[in-house]
Amino acid sequence: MEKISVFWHRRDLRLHDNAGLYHALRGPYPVLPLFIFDTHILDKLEDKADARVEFIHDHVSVLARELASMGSTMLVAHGKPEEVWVRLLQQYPIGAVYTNHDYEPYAHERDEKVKRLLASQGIPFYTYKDHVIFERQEIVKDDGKPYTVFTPYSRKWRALLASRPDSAVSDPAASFYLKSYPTERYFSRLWRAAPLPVPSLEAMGFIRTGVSFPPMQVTQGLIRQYDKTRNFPAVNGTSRLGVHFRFGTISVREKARHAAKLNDTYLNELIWRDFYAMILANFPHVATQAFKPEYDLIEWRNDEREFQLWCEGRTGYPLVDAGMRELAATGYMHNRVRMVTASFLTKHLLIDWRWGEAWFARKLLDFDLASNSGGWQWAAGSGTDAAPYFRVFNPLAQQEKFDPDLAYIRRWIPEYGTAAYPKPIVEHKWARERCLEAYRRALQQVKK
DNA sequence: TTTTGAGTTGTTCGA
DNA sequence: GTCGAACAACTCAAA
Repeated sequence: MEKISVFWHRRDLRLHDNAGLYHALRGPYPVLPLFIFDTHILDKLEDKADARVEFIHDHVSVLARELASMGSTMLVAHGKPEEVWVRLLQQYPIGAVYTNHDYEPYAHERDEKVKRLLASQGIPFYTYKDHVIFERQEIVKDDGKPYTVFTPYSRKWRALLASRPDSAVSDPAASFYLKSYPTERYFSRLWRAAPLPVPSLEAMGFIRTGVSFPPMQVTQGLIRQYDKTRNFPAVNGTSRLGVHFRFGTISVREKARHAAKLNDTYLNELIWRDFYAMILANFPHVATQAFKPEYDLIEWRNDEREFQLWCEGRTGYPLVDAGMRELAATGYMHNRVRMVTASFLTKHLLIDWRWGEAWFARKLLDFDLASNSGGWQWAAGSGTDAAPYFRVFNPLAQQEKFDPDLAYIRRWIPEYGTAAYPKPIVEHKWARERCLEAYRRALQQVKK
């Protein structure tokens, strides 16, 4: 029987410009694409109506249809990856396995297991960079250690992008590192077979949510204006591509090419994405502990009632509440408001950033472990590149700056301005002082 | 090794 | 209303 290669899709739910798929197609055997609905992950989700699962299911179905239209098929499994692989090895004459790097701690462990299993049968496991522009070992300080401050990291990132190892021309938009992988040239190398069924959401224990997903396409005009409009939550000024980056339905190389041409501030956001992925890969403890350990000495108040009010958008601070309601209703929150709500929870309420991080992880469509823990630790002051701890966002000042005509607030808080809208649960100035004291207490302990 | 400049996105106060 | 300085002190990166 002729051998086949398996290409394992994970955070790269697309056929075009896919590094691992490209290499699989150029390899020695016909290629069978695979996706596994991983019960290690799915069983932990608290809501059976989870838009992320629905998003994945929709896009896996799209891939399966695209492949069927080319006379090929996709294998969609549901189970524990290590067990699925044991079964696949019995069912198919697998000669090689290809996939793209996945940097989260769980993913790393999972891949190590699969790699060992395959190696025990003499099957090579080839993996590629696809999810980021530069991986953790590519941008390091002169002493070889990883950066922990963004700005010097970003300088080196840009320098490497412009370095063109294949020629002397230096044009970031045309960088060697941003070239696409022309998979479509090799689609004839897909394994020819009748389509296999894709398990239904319901069969896996999930139901549809009715949430609508942001489009994959974003206008050039929006990216061009990004630096001017991105801070105003009432304006449609951000790309909303987070969920597509998360699941790889778009190519980060393609978007970085656009950004390099159209808007430097937008490119910077993509560098932040690489930065936090690099931080998580180099310092996996940031998923559960403060990057700077002394910040784990802060005595969080962790008042459950106040946490509940924050989750529900009933703190009495309109910008905070509007953000939390937007999150609950749509699975999305504007970035400016993410910072304000996170600062409010950690600093005004003195609630552990991990509580807020977990809530965002549960609700955000575009949830990404690296960026979420990075962002929360930035807000709490415990992360890389942390702001000075006396930098406490004033939720009213932020509102006046970024939603001056209250358009965003009225959109999400219909009762704003009536007696039905709650009074603030804490007074700003007083809470600010309480926060500064709590932080000072914790940080002074270390010095002694 | 030592030194120097800098550090995403802020707030408050007083002139 | 606008502007600059203070907020505290530390750690990082690079010369």
